[in-house]
Amino acid sequence: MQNMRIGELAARAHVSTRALRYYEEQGILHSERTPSGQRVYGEAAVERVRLIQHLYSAGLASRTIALILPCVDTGHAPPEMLSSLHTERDRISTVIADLEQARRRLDQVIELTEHPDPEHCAIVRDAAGRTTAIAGVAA
Amino acid sequence: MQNMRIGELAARAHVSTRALRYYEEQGILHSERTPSGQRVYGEAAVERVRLIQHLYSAGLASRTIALILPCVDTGHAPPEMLSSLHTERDRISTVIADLEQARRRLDQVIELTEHPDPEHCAIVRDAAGRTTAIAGVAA
DNA sequence: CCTCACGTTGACGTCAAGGGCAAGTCGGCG
DNA sequence: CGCCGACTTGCCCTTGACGTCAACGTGAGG
Repeated sequence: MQNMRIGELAARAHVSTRALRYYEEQGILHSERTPSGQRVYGEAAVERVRLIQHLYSAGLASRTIALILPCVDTGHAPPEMLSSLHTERDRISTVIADLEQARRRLDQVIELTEHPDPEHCAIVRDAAGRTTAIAGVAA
Repeated sequence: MQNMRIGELAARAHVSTRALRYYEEQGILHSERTPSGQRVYGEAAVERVRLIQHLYSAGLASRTIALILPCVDTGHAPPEMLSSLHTERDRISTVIADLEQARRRLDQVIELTEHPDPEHCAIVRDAAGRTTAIAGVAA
């Protein structure tokens, strides 16, 4: 139970076995092998795969993930990598901001559809283009 | 100056002309045409393209965008679309949460690399897997 | 009139993240 | 022993969001 093969890991991490082999091919997920060549994973691999998925959904490419994963493992990075870490961090922050703006747009549509309010309506629609001063309304 | 052709719009919205034609092909960006067939856009198109980019970076497919954009325009949605709006909204929220978690991971690595602190270190690494109670540390 | 940058459509290329199939191997069970 | 499901590698296929190239039209300046 402590060690599992690829099928079980796939089931527990909710990904396909194909994806797991792909991750290994990209160098971001490692496995032990039985003498006959079958992949064997420990418990930690489940959490590992979840982290990989988070980074993927953060828009990081597998090459980038391959770069930073060792740093996450060891808990520190070679100093020359710091700038690229900062770059990725900033990119993620930008994406988050964009997402939050998009979500506010959706919220406005949902709000207006669920509670059609002619008076309120003009105000919100007029403000839709701008970023600031909406948070309070949308929240 | 009030009307622009595709090149100017592309420059002002920081996308390629190819992307703009692609958006039109997907039915998410419309244009007037001159008698000779050239695309003509008004000022609003710049903001429009930015919104499209936000929705793309939110992971929405162009078909989905094509569905919800009219709602954003009119300010309301046909009721039968509400559930899919909520679905997309929730998906965006999930992506944001994943992104924030990924950013916290990066922050930890950056923090540890810039200020190697053996005592602090074990605490942070131990907390890396969990979502809650980290925000205060990361912020 | 000529030029030349900008525009048009259409078709094909690319790249990432897998999906799917083929052909063979492994391993546990009756 | 034979069986069968899970596993292996290798290979090509798919999807989405464009890039790129070809072949041609447009329109303002000199």
